[in-house]
Amino acid sequence: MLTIMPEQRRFSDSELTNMIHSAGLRPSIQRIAVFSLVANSRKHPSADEIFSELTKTYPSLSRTTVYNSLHALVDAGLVRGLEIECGNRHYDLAPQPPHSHFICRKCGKIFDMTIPSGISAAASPGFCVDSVDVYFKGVCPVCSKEV
Amino acid sequence: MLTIMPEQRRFSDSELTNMIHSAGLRPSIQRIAVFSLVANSRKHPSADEIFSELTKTYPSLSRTTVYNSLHALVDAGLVRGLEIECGNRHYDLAPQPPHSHFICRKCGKIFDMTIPSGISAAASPGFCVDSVDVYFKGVCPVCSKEV
DNA sequence: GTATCTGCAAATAGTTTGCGCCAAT
DNA sequence: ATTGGCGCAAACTATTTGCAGATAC
Repeated sequence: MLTIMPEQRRFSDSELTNMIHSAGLRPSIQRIAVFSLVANSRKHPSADEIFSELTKTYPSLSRTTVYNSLHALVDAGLVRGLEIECGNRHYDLAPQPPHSHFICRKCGKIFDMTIPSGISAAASPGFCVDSVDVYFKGVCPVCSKEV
Repeated sequence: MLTIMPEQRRFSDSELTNMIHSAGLRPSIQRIAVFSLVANSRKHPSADEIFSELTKTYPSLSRTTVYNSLHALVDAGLVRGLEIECGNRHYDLAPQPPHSHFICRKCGKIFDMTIPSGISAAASPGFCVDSVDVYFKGVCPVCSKEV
């Protein structure tokens, strides 16, 4: 049965800084800000949403830096890209218990959902499985209620 | 256990024509060619691959027409887009038994795989599920053998 | 002091749109 | 005759690259 995932805990800036540092990256203001938004907003933001949100606080932040930071964080294994909506890539905190994603086709919101049992990177003949992504599409509870 | 799907049968041009016609679309040469490539090539081609392949046979074919045809076929429910690789959308025949997809991170080839048991659009509290996409990533048998 | 990071400007890739012409019903 | 489809050119969006100055260690 597919259910919504329990809310994960928030990460303090010093925790995020440590994680970035442990990954061998310099914990710049910009990277911490990008990582914090991805890890704590629960919004699975796109690069553009991250840029829009962070320029409120850091008006000099550039799009290039958002992309640079995201790439660095993805390469470091701290963030991962969701390919649930081509042409509008969303990002999620990587070190998390396995879960699937549900995107509402009305409001576009993405929800963390439990991962259905039975899915595993289980041995397959000759195939070496690195990752599994499960994407559900439909209408969320809020949009279902609306006429 | 994740295994490769048995090869599906090929569709003749007249079958494809009928499917396009039944969907309320005009079965133009271009649409039949695009649909045929998606339905029969088993390659899950991208728009660009379709364009490159078909201009060999139809040198006057335009990119716009490939996009137009794909959109028409998708809207008609005959073709569906795979979002397995953002920025490079691939297309697959839609009227097919449920299956998942495996993309090889070395050669980029996409394989049709069985769908792991346990995945279903099963009732969820308030969520109305329209579709489920399961994407595996890893290394395919051919690339595994290579040094 | 040196390697790394930021951010501007310009380039690129994939896709979409506007529109005139052609083809099918 | 009218509707729908094709394809050129141009626009658009998301992302990447080259590079110079700034920053952290």
